[in-house]
Amino acid sequence: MANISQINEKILSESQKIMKLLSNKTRFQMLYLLEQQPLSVSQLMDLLNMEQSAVSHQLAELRQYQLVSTKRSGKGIYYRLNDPHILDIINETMEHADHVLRGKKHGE
Amino acid sequence: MANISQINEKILSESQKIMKLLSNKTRFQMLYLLEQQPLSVSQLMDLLNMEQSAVSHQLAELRQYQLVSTKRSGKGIYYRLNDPHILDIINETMEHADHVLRGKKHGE
DNA sequence: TTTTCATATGAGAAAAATATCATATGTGAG
DNA sequence: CTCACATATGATATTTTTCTCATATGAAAA
Repeated sequence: MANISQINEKILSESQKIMKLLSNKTRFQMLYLLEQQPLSVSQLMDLLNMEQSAVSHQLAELRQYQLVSTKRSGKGIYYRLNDPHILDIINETMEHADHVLRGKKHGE
Repeated sequence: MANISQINEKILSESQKIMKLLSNKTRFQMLYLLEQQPLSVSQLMDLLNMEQSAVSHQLAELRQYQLVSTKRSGKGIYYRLNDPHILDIINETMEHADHVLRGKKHGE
């Protein structure tokens, strides 16, 4: 019988961290936007229509897990993706979502 | 400038649902285990070392989003994966996790 | 049938994640 | 140096998720 201990605990918990990070709408969108170009905190505020503090807190999470990195330029601090691998997961998920939605259109 | 509205809202929110489901350790493990074989609630209780009610509640989530389906056999109710696509996301995530962990070993 | 076993479910408690508010920090402009 | 602006951060408040407890349901065994 399969046992949970067969799953490498470390891999499992690392996977969890990633999933947790991606499970928040704001963070997911941030990564999606940063895929296209680096953005400052205030740009993200505008794009996401959120308060500065909330944006900074979420960016702090992404930074903590090294999914993004920062660089000051002029007055602002610009965030960029640090981990292109994550995009594979995001894109795969969005593709999946797309399939599900299409599937449901012809009556599921 | 990129705008969040460029992201198809439906796809985004469907993606969120998936990520939310996968972000919970119990549910993630359940899917991982069910990948290998159908399991009854009590088997899952044992494997995950959790209470019956908690297990059932989490299974209900997975059922609601049609990630698993059920079939009675004898006394027990067996759960099986209903959406093999999800596995791609799980596997991709675990691969990623594995890479990250390996990467960190030689000092990141 | 009645009983028993496995599972489901609703309501509320407990825990975790997120947002808000107030304030600190750091950099460039003047 | 002082000010103003952009961002970070700590301490709660709020919201969301998850668990627990009690009880319901439904099939199978007796």
